[in-house]
Amino acid sequence: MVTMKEIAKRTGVSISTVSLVMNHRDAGRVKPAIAAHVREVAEELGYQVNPMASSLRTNRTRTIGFISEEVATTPYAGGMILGAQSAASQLGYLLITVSTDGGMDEGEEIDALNRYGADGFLYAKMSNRVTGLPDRLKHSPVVLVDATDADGTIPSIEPDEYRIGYDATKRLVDAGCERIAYVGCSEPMIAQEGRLAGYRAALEEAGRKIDDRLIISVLNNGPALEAVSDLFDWERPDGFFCFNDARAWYVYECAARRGLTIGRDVSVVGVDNHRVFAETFSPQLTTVALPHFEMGYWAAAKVISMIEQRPLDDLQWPETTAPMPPLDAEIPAKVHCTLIEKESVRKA
Amino acid sequence: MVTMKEIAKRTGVSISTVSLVMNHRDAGRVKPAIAAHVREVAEELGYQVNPMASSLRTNRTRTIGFISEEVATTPYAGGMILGAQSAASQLGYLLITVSTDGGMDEGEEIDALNRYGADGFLYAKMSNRVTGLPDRLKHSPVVLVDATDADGTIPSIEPDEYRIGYDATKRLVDAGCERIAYVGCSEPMIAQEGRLAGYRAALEEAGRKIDDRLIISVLNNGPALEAVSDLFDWERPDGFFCFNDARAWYVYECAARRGLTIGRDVSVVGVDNHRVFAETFSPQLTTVALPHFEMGYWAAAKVISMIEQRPLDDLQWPETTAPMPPLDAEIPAKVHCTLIEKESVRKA
DNA sequence: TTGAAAGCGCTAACAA
DNA sequence: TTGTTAGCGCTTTCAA
Repeated sequence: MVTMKEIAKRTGVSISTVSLVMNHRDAGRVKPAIAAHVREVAEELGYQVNPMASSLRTNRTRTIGFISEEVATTPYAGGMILGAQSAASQLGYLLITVSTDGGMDEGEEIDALNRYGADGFLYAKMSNRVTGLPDRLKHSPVVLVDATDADGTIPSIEPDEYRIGYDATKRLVDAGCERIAYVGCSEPMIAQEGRLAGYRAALEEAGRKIDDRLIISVLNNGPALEAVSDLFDWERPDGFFCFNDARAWYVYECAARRGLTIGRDVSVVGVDNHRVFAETFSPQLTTVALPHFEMGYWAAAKVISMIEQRPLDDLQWPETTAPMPPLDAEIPAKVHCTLIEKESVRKA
Repeated sequence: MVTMKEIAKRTGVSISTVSLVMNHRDAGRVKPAIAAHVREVAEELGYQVNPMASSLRTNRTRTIGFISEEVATTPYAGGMILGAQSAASQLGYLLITVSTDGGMDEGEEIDALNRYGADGFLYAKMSNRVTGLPDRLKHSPVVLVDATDADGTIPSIEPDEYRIGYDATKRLVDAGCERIAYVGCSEPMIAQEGRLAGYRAALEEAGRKIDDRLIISVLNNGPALEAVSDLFDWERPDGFFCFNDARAWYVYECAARRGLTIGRDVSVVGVDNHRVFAETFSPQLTTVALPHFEMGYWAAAKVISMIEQRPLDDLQWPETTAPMPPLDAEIPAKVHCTLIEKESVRKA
């Protein structure tokens, strides 16, 4: 392992000088020629900082913890993690993800993260749930991801559900659908309300009047199929906006039973909760992607800005990379998420 | 933060003594009464080791890196990560997961992990792919997960595909199906061969003769639906073993178009690659679960045993927990995975 | 059976 | 502009 000592010896300067240079704190404090030489030798030797050693002095590890309860059971988490890791990596941080589903103890996992000195945390609850913050997180910078803070004190990143509903419905309008149904979720969720509002808004904007018989809310089980079946037979919609792919499945099943082809006889837009559905159904199923990557990305950026106590757009993004990579080409829609800024408890 | 110094002061012994006690190296070296007192005070103060500090002396961080390329794009990864994290956590290690899909540079991510001093690595390639090992991993203990080593030198954990095919087919036999079809994957994969062999074995064991017209292999696209459709019409199978849920979808679609009900008119067993499908189709679709959790779990245990240079069953599992938690209750089947032991390169 | 002391790689105050 | 020095919390000889 190459150390600063090694570089100091090779360049004939002191370790402190090397430290200054390696931390880019050399402007006006180290002669440019020397700094250049140090950098050169460091490069040559393949020097890498030892973050454990510096953390001992600075109490900063440049790591952030990502706490999620559904890594294994939903595919939601993947995109978020990827986004968070992407931003963290660009900003020189390491993301440490712990999942607390499947018998893992959340408290213990957070303790572990604290032992390893995580500088801040991302706390994710899938599907924009209202949540409280575990006590052990109270003294660190935290950003909620896809979750709403019950106390109203923690910054959070949430999907713009209204916009999602609006976008999806607008596409059906633009596709020429006359009777557009909404197959929603009958569990109380923030997403349901917002998307329904977006659905209504898009229809009204298009000069349609809202027909409540076209709006149904179902669970993900047997009766759902019946409800969708009735919707088909009684209301004869020609466009469906589905809360998620599980709901889209019922529309598919009903269409298949009636000999109708999706994409020709009826149109379907679903929210792409589970990428696999979209892959399988494609290209008939049009999907609106949830901005998981973006949420993770900006949540990480935000928590780093809190750790470093500087504004979000003052972060040291690498010159080679734009702060936000373009959306994945396969994701057909741009939908939005919102950063909700709040007063946050500072790290002690 | 509570340090050993603090405990030493409170108990009136030296830091070295505290260190011995906290590391359970006090047997016969510290008077039992003193050791007990130290432990008591440590407990009282809520002492936690500072792994960064000890790593500075020991060159061990008690972290292992999990490198996966498909966290975001497949739900496979979640179970593995959970299993690996579970074992790591039980054995006092921290799992650091990095995903290399979505524009992340694998080399850079591995460098980051090395900077943070990962003691060993899990290298995952989904769907049991044959793979080489990145150079930067060559000097650390590594276990491949769901992957086969091209060079034949790295230990790996792989699913028992034969057993999966056998189990799935056996269920259809037991359910009374007479004409059991296999809807496989036409891409060359280790899984395909093994499952097909298991399918044949189960049928032969049941005294059936293999009818090759009941075996089809399809991609996940348009022509697949036609192929399955033809299978339905020409061969009239009453049972389907599907390579994965994407293939099962085609069977569902065909059944729906013919007014047939899965679970009544025809039986389907699919391999549960994407949990969401199983949820949606449930309870009609019977699934055989891939042992992702188990693979992750034992891979982590194995790499830790390599790091600590002791046999797998000599590891310090916590007294409160059995080494291997029971399979998740929702997973209906026990399928097996195999640990393939090989000579491995030791950490320098 | 215990403690003093050195040092892991790095940072930061202070002196020169 | 540079170097000296003192530690961060811990482990590990080596002496006592």
